[in-house]
Amino acid sequence: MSVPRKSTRKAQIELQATQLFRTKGYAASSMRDLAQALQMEAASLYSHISSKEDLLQGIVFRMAAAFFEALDAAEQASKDPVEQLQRAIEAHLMVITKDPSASAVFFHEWRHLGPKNLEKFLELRRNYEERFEGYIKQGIASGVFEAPDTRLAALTLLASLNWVHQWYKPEGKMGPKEIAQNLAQLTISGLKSRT
Amino acid sequence: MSVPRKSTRKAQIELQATQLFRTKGYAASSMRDLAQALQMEAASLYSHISSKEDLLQGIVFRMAAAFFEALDAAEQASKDPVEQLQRAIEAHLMVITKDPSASAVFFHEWRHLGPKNLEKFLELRRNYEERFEGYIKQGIASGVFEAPDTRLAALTLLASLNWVHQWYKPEGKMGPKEIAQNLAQLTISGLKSRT
DNA sequence: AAATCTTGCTAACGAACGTTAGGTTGTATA
DNA sequence: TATACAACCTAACGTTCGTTAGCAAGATTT
Repeated sequence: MSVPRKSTRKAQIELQATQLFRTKGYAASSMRDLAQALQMEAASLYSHISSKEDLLQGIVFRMAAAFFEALDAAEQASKDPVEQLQRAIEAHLMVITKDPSASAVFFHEWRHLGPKNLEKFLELRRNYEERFEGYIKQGIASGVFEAPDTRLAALTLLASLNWVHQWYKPEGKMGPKEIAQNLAQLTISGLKSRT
Repeated sequence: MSVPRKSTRKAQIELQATQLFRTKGYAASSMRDLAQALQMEAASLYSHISSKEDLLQGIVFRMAAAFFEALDAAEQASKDPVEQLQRAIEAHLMVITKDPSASAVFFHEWRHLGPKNLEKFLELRRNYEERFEGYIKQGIASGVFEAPDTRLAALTLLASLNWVHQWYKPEGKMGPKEIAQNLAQLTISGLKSRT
């Protein structure tokens, strides 16, 4: 009657892989490097994973799912466009600050995905960006925002947020909530209608 | 009486390398790939360059110099902090839009520099960031800006600007000047004092 | 005409790469 | 107690990597 429990070893490997890919980059990280960090032989890794790209794919799409889940949850029950955007920014930053290493891999190493996974990733990203663009468009429609180019505005906003993983330290003086508040303030001000 | 003219072949190689490093990343680009793009053999490259990292280093530090030169030129003769920052943003974006490929390599591949060059790069980057932080501090001192954390504000601003190379197309509908204007507007608004 | 420089070639080096095959050991299940 | 499985090993595979050695042909300079 035992439910087939997921091996915890694979999770450990993915964790180390995340750290390694973050610091050295995917292409410059060898399976032997990864094995050494786990104090095992490179060949032994293949008892738990099927390939190097499999590791990358796991990290990337787990993060993608986290971003979408957070955004979905933030989208509930709010009609004010400013608040909507504020919540979206907060949700996005919560995902990043919860796992800065995986975020770094997500933002920087996706291009090493194979053609099929790459296409999937790009579509997800486009959708995600369009969600943010949608909030801005709503704000413009209701007169509270203004922007000459909504796509430019959305991409610029996300660029600001996606930079956070580079300097955020869990033990730093600024906590996730505080960062979210500051960045929401900084980015939303640029959109506010000046009338 | 001939001035020792610089070989033009090396410049061609660097150009192709820039393009290749941009699309595949430095670590995933082989010298044989590069040679093929230039229709020659990999070994022949070494008549013009001394190593793969030499190529990367050339691209990175040429861009670094370009950024500093542009910023120096933009810093002349302006006492208004808002205008100062506006000019700095414009200068920064001019460098990026002038060579988006080299910018992409500059922003993404610097970590593959050797220890010595890496250290040099990091110091330059810190200086550059502090210049921007300085403009913001000046603005705060004269009461026109406000920001809870000037470093956060500076890094966020630069993150917005440094994203441009990802989507900018020289033949696109928005020209460099227009982009600079839009982004300056978006980013500076977030800093403006609300009193 | 001789010497030099530029630009490229072929061949090959040792090292590192991702991955597979096949085996061993200890632990949990039947 | 027998069986299955998870976890890891050694050895090795075929490939690709950055780079060096040595040479050749054309252009330029002396």
